[in-house]
Amino acid sequence: MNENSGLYFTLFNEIGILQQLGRAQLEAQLPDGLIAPHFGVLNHLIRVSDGRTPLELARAFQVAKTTMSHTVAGLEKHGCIDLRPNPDDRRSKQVWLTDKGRSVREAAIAGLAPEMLELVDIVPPERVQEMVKDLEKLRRYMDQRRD
Amino acid sequence: MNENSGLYFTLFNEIGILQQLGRAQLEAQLPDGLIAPHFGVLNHLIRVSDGRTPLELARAFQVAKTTMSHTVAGLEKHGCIDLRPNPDDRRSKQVWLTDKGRSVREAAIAGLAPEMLELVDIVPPERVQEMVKDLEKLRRYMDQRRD
DNA sequence: CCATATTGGTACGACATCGCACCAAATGAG
DNA sequence: CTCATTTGGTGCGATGTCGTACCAATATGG
Repeated sequence: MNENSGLYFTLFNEIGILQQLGRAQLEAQLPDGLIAPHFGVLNHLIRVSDGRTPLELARAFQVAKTTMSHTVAGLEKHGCIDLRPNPDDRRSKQVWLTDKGRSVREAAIAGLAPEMLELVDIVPPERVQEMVKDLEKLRRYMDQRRD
Repeated sequence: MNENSGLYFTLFNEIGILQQLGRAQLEAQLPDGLIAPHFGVLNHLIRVSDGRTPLELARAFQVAKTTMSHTVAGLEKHGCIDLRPNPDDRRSKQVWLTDKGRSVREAAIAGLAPEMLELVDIVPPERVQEMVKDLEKLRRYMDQRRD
């Protein structure tokens, strides 16, 4: 194996492990019945803005639309979102955050913050800043290569 | 939210997306019926050494032992491993690679290498080297915190 | 306009992952 | 040694994810 490609393999291996560890910590902060993808949607609705359609969400997270349908149904069942008809397209729906949805997200973030701050002593923020920049580059390239 | 913890959130968000993109690319290189966890086990058996028990594998990947049981069964069904009784413990089994298992792993790695090498132009190996070091630090810390 | 293609969403079946209950073998406290 | 506890593995039911098929609404090409 080319030693360079090996390096990038190692990178993805670490990424996989860290993703699993991060997910476990996140889910420890979520109410019973909600898992990482639910949080991901709540977070996305805050970062982008709510009123997104299920299909937009499916694309944003790169999951099958049936999967997003299921995830959104779970959020609705837990009172974290409202599903309303899309006034612009009668096939479609819109996903709106409820107060409970906002507070579930807030609580998870608040619960996680102490553990995140411990990491400052392991890898300093300047380094993380650089890493995030490079990871974003990789992500954008791979994302675009998908099409 | 503390601006530092926000940075680490962003890091884990990128990690999650990249993990998904990497997994999709890996699975595109695997024979029908085999998925990322199967490859992970094959790879682990090479990197560490075969003859590991299912429970050791479950711990290494931090999945439930029932999950590893299922994954190992799939690998056996596809002729990638042999399951033999553990001579040291009659409750237990050992997982041994077959020639097919080795070649499936080789083929996946070879098939992925070109795509990995494209990434050299996006983020150079020196940077990846540093990233891997930092990610390993984070992983080790979070791993140890679990206990 | 109308016929066709495309798009947003759901129903359903296949498989992955997990927790729980259980069993057999190994360990250990007395 | 004996019996309770721990450990390695499996069976089963619940839930998550996905692909396929399908339906209704919308877009499009004549």
